Amino acid sequence: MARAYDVGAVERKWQDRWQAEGTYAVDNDDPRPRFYCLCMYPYPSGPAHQGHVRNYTFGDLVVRYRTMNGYAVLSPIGFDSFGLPAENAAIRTGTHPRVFTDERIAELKESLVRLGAVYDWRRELRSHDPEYMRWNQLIFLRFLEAGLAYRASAQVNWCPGCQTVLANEQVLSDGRCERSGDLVQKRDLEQWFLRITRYADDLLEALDDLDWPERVKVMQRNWIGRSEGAEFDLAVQGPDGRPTGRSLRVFTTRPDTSFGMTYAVVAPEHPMVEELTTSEQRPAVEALVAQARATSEIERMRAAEPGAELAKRGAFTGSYVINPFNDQPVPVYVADYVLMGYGTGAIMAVPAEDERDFAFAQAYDLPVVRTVRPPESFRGGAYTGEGEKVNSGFLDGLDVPTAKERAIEWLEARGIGTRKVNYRLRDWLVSRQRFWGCPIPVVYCPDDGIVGVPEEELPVLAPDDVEFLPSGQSPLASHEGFLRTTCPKCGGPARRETDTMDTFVDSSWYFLRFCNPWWREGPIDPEAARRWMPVDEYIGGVEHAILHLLYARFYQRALIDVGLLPDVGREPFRHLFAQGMIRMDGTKMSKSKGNLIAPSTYYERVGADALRLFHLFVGPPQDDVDWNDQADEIIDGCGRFLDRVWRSLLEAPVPARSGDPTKGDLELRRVVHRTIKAVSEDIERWSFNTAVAHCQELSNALIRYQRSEAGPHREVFDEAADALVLLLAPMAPHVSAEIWERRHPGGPEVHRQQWPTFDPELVAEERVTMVVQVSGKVRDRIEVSPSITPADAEALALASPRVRAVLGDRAPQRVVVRPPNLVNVVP
RNA sequence: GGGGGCGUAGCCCAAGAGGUAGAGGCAGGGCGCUUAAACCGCCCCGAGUGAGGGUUCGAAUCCCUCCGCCCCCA
Repeated sequence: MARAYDVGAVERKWQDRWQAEGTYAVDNDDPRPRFYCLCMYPYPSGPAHQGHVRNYTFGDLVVRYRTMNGYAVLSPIGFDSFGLPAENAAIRTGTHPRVFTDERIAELKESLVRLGAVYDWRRELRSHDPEYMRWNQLIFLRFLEAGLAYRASAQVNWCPGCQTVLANEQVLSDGRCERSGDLVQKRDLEQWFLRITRYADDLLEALDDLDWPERVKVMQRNWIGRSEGAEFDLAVQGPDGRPTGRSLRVFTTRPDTSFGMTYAVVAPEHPMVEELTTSEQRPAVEALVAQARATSEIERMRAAEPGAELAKRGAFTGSYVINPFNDQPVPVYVADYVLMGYGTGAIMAVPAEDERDFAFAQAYDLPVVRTVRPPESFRGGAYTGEGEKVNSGFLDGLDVPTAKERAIEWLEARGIGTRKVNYRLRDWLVSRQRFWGCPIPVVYCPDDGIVGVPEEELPVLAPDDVEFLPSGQSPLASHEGFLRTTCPKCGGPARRETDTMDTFVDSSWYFLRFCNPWWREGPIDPEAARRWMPVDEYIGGVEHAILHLLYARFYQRALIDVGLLPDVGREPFRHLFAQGMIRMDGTKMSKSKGNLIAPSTYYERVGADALRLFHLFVGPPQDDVDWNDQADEIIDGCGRFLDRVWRSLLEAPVPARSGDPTKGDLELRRVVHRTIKAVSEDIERWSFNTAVAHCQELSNALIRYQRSEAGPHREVFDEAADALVLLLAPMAPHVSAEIWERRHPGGPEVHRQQWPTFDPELVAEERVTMVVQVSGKVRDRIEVSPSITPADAEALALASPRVRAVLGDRAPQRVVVRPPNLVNVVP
C-alpha cells in the first residue's frame, strides 16, 4: 500500500526515542498525582499475537491519555515466564527451558516495542528471575507459618501425558487434558494447598462494591458458590433394625424437604462406605467404587444431567439410616454423582425436589414423596420451585424459605444438626510435578517432618544439569544432587520437595512487586505499595475472569494478614477492563487452532499506528472481534485515514489568511471543541471506537474547511490541526508525534503536551432542529434556538402549516413538549 | 438445564439517561486525475433495528415469549 509518509522510518524513530529517553519511566517520588495502569502479565509465547496487540493497544492508550492529563502513570510490564510450553520444548529439542523462555521473551518484547507500547522497562519482572523466586518462596513460607499453606492428600486430576496434576479448569468438559488431549485420571497424592477458602466470604462480599464488569463479578460469585443449608446426622440402623450408635452426616441446601427423603447417598470415596456395606452388597459396591475412581469428576458431574444414564452409577450398600424428621428408615446407596469434596460427601436424597435425585430414583425404582405442592401446570419430575409445604409434619402449610428456617431450628434444638454455609470454592491446589516452575521451598526430614528452607538460603533454585526425558516426569524428582539435602533444624539428612508452584502463584502478586522491584528487604516495599496501590486500571482478557483474578484478590488479603503488605485496601484492582476475544470463523483465534494472523504482517504493510487504530475502531473494546475477510481492508482504511491527516496537516497549501474570523471559521471551531469534548468522554467511558470515529469526523471537517471558498484562517486552522493531533496522540502515537514535531519544531513532543480542553460556549449548539410529531409521526422540522421555552415550542409547533394540515379540524387533546428537540401533538 | 451477553444497511459498527434511526469506516457504483492502472480527490447508493406481543403521546432502547450466535457454570 502506497503511503503518504515513510511509516517504517517514522515509527522506528519514535520507538527509539521513547526507549532512549525513558519517556514513560516514572519514579516513586514523582510529585504528580498517581495512576497505576496495568495489562495482565503476559505468558511469553513468542511474538505478540492479535490478542496481545488489542490488550496492549488499550493499555498504551490509557497510559498516554492519563499522562497527558497530568498524572504520574505507573506502566510496568513483566513476563509470566514459568510454564509448560518451555518444558515441553526442552523435552522435544533438548534446549534448556530458560534459554527457550528468554528467547520467547525477547521476541515478545520486540513486538511490544514495535507496537509503540510504552513502559517503565526498568521495572520489568520475570517469574523465573531468581530474585523474584526468592520472594515468591518467602511468601510461601510465611503462608506455611500462618497455616495458609498446607499439605494434604487429595484426589487430583492426573494427566498421564503431561505426568502432572491438572487444575479443574485445565480439564476439558469431555474429561480430557486441555493441553495433551489425554483422558484425565484420578489419583490420590500428597499435594500442597493454599487456604483460599478461609477468605471465601470476604472474597464474595467484597465483589458488591467492586467497579468491575458485572459479568466478571457474576462468574466469581458462581465460582465461590455460597449456599446456605444444614448439616445433620442420620442414625445408622443395624441389620436387626436397631440403631448401631453410628451416624452418617449429610449436608443439604434444602432442609425443608427432609420429609421427602426416600434414600441417602454416600460418595464412593466416603470413609463410611466400608462399614455401611453388607457382605451381600460388597461385590457391587466395590465394583462401583473402582469405576468411580477411574472416572473424572467432570464426567461424574455430567452424569447428573437429566436424561443421563444413571443405571450403572450407583449401588445399594445394604444398610439403612433413620430420617430424624419422621423416624422412617431409608436405604443408603453409594453413587458417583455425590462428590466427596462438596459438603460432607453424603446427602439425603429427595427425588421429588432435586433433579439428580429424581433421575437416580427413576433408575433404581425408589419412591418419590413430594413436600412442595407444584403449580397446577407443572409437568415433570423434580419440582425445585416455591410452593406450599405438604407431607411434611410440622412444616405443612409453610412456604419454602420459612420451612427451611424452621427445619434448621428443629435440628439445632434437638442437637442433631446445625446451620451450615457451604462453598463450591475449594482450596487452591498449587503443587505441580514439573521442572519449569518455582520450587516449593521445604524439605522433608525423617525426624522433624516438613521444614521450611531458612529465608537466608532462598531462593531454592532448580539445578541446571538435568535431563529432560519424554516420560514427562519432572527431572527434579530424579536429580540426586537436588533431592539430597540436610534438615535445617537437626542437620540430619533430608529430602527436598520436588514439586513446583502453579504459575498462577507467580501472577498473584507481581503487581505489588512492580511498585518497587528493586526492594531488597522483602517481596513488597510498603512505602511503594502505599504510593501506587491499588491498580487503577487493570486490562486483560475475560478468560482470566475467574482464576487469576480470584487468586490475586486472595493473595492481596493473605499478604496483608501475614504482614507482608501494609493495608493498602483488600482489593488490588480498582477498575477492571475485560476485553473481548479475537475470533475467526466463529472460533477463538489461538496458537493451538493455528489461525493466528501475525501482527508483524501489518507492521510491514501499514504500520503499528494503523493496526492500533483498527483494534480501537473495529468495535467496542469489550466485544469480541470477528477477524473476517474484511479486517485487512479496514486496516488499510485506517492507514488511509492517517495518510489523509498527514497530507491535510503537512502538505496541503495553507494560505495565511488572518483578520476577523468568518462564519465558516466559527463553524470549524465548533466542530473542534465538540470533538475535544466527545473524544475525552469517549476515552473515559472506554468507547474507543467512537473516539476514533469522532477524530475522523474532525479530520473530514478540517479537509472540507481547507478546500472551502474562503480558505483556512491561520489561527483557526492551527487550533483545529493541533487539536486533531493531540486527540490522536494516545491512539496513533507515532504519526501524531511526527506531525506535531514538524508543526512545532524544537518544542516538547506531543505526548508531553496537556490534553486539550474545550470551550463550553463553542460546544453549545446555536440552532437545533425541533421535530414536530403528530401521534408520534414526524410531520415537520423547525429550526429553533436551543434555549426555546416550552410555550414557544408548543406555539411554533401548533402554528406549523403541515401540522395543521394533518390535524384538520381535530383539536389537540394533548401536546407533549420536550424543548428544544421535540413536540408531539396528540389529537 | 441455570446464569450472563449480543442480534441495527451487503459487512464492521453509532444512536451516553425512551424523543429526528446514521456519526465513522469497509465493500459497491459514477465522475475527475492518468497514455493506462494503482494511489488520490469529488459525488452516489443505502436498513426501519432477529420474530411476535406488551407498556407509553412516543420503543433499537423498558417488560414478556420465541429464534439465532457467543461466554460462564452444570
